[in-house]
Amino acid sequence: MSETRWLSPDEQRTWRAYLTAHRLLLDEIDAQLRRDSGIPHAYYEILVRLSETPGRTLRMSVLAEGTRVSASRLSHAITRLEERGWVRREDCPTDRRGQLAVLTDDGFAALAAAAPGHVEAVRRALFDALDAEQVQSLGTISRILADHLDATGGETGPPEA
Amino acid sequence: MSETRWLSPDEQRTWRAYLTAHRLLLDEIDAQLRRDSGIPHAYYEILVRLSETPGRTLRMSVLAEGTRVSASRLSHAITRLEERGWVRREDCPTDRRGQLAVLTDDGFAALAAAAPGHVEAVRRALFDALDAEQVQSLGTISRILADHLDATGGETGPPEA
DNA sequence: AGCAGCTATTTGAAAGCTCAACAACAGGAC
DNA sequence: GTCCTGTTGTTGAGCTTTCAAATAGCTGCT
Repeated sequence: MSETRWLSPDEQRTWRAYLTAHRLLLDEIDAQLRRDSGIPHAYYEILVRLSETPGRTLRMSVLAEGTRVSASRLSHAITRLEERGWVRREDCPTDRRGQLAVLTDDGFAALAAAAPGHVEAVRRALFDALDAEQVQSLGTISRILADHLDATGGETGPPEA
Repeated sequence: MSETRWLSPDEQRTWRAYLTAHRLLLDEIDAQLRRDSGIPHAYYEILVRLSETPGRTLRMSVLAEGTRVSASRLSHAITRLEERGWVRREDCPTDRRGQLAVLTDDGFAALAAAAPGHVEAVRRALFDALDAEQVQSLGTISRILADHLDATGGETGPPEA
């Protein structure tokens, strides 16, 4: 066990500001979607992915990876979306273990109805507050972090020797 | 109802990268805390706030505002933390509606035990991936967003006329 | 004093998420 | 074929979050 690399006061301020900003931002987005369309943001993202795929169909595993959601969480989510008639499950023709999630017409319509309000909320909450350079920075930093975390995610670090 | 201000392709990429990065980051932090210390990150933040307050005591409403958490959620959380013996409730002496949340010695010890692993996780997941300038940018942007969302949070925008 | 209208906090139910365990299948070695 | 190992997806239990409703106490007005 090595010495803890504590955060400097500056790093700590940054980390806390980050947590605060993100909580406020995502709470706002999620609340708007639930309030106006009855969809949690996590479900909205699933619907979006499906809607953008040719055939509006994706395998569970692909959908899970794309949305960065655990298999379990996705399975539960798809079950709820099926109950609303927005998604339907089909057997995968090439792999009998597989399941396909298919966006229904009702699901597509629900998404289309929710989109304008959601986009407006994102714009107001995020983009309206930042200038072009800051938006650029945020994009760069987000991409670096996403790559970094995709690569190192769940790893324990190099062995001691 | 005015025209939807859709996101440009660039804005959309930024928004999605941001969502991905944020999800990966917080999932990593939350999973580490649960795994190694049995505490969800939300509870960790509550304990930290209390530990930094003189007397290790805060009123529910103040604690809720500081952690940007709803009153209901905080109340449930404090109930769980009480069950573990990490926090205790006391009556507020100046306002009979009020309740104080007090961090116990056990709670402080649990926090002290969890901190090194948590800080290390934050450093590895976030700060190790960014250079000094990017950290600086992230801090600035986060502060702007937090202020913006604190100010505009929940507002509907200017009236039509 | 009495009352109306806030503010502070809690509660219960419904919904989501996480984790661990499980069932079913694929792919390759033998 | 048979066995072993890894993959895919689901399930149930327990815990957390959300939302709406309820309780209780404060504050200013008459």
